[in-house]
Amino acid sequence: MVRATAAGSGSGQGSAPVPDLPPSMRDRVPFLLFRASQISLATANQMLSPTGLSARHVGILTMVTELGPMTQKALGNALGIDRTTIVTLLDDLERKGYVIRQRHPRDRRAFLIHPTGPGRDAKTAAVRILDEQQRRFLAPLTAAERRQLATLLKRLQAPPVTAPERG
Amino acid sequence: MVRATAAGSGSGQGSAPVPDLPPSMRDRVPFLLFRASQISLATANQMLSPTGLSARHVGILTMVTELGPMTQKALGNALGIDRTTIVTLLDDLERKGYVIRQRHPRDRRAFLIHPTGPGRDAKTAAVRILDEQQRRFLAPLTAAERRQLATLLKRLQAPPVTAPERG
DNA sequence: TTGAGATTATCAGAAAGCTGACTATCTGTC
DNA sequence: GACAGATAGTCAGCTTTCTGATAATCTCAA
Repeated sequence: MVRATAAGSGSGQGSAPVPDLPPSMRDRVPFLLFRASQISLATANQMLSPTGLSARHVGILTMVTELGPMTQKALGNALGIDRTTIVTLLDDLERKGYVIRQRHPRDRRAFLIHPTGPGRDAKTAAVRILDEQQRRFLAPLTAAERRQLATLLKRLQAPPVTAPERG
Repeated sequence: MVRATAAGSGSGQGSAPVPDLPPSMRDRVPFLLFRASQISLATANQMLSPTGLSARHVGILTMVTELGPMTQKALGNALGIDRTTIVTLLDDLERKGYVIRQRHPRDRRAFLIHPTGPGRDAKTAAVRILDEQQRRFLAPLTAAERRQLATLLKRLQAPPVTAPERG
């Protein structure tokens, strides 16, 4: 959890001067992405803390309520979460009564994760919080700029053209 | 009834599984940021692994070589790294002979972190790798779009003036 | 049908990161 | 100068996340 200490305003004042970054870092997109994501995730989890859920829990609930029951592996792939971490997160959600593990009818190795009624309610409440978080986080941008940013980020998600697999 | 498992497994050999997300998540900027940062950081650390350094190590080396010696606290603030994690990272760098902890002449609680000759060399080599990583990562975007993305991300780094701290 | 190899979920142990306490030092007030 | 409170760095212990191994099951070729 990152303290969202404001960066930037450096010079003068006896307060805590946050040192500027060297120009070579200030324009490095991977670094800017990391910092933005770090701040955003920290505030999201902080705002979610009254619900007892993390952003990852909400991601899982959103997937299974909006796309229907799916396996743990599918959840992990979609959300970029390690397979063993999925186990822990689902243990949490099952303990709270928000999801149910049910054997996959066609593959008895796997479980299908089903949302429950309370799970859907919790998801709705949590998404409202995340909507507010997103609104605050994107406050410095105009509506057009937000759409622009989303578009650019989506373009980056696309699978790398330089496939490491066979070409 | 929709077969949700169609997302992950479905067709052909298990090549790159790009599972689809529900629309409500596909347009959520904090989530897109998280995924982009996650992918970028993972590839950066992977590409750096032959050097024995992580992206955070390189961040520290870049700071002290380009901005001059600074304290551990300043490094942590600038890079968004916890103070105790800074200790560990500097232990690594010192063990490799890349930096030296030297008492601050005006504040004997603090250390000034100085880069060494080998440290500067290692930084130069690592930055070349990170440049290549950035190039690959941004490949889907045009030059103009990259500048646009960097600008938007920089705007997000400066949080709105709703500072909870007292001035 | 059978057997080899792949896949799904799980667990134990390792690794990474954070919280809180602690020492040494600084700053400001008397 | 002396004392109270704040600050820089460190360490122990906890939490979170990943690595590697395992059991159960599936797939596919012979």
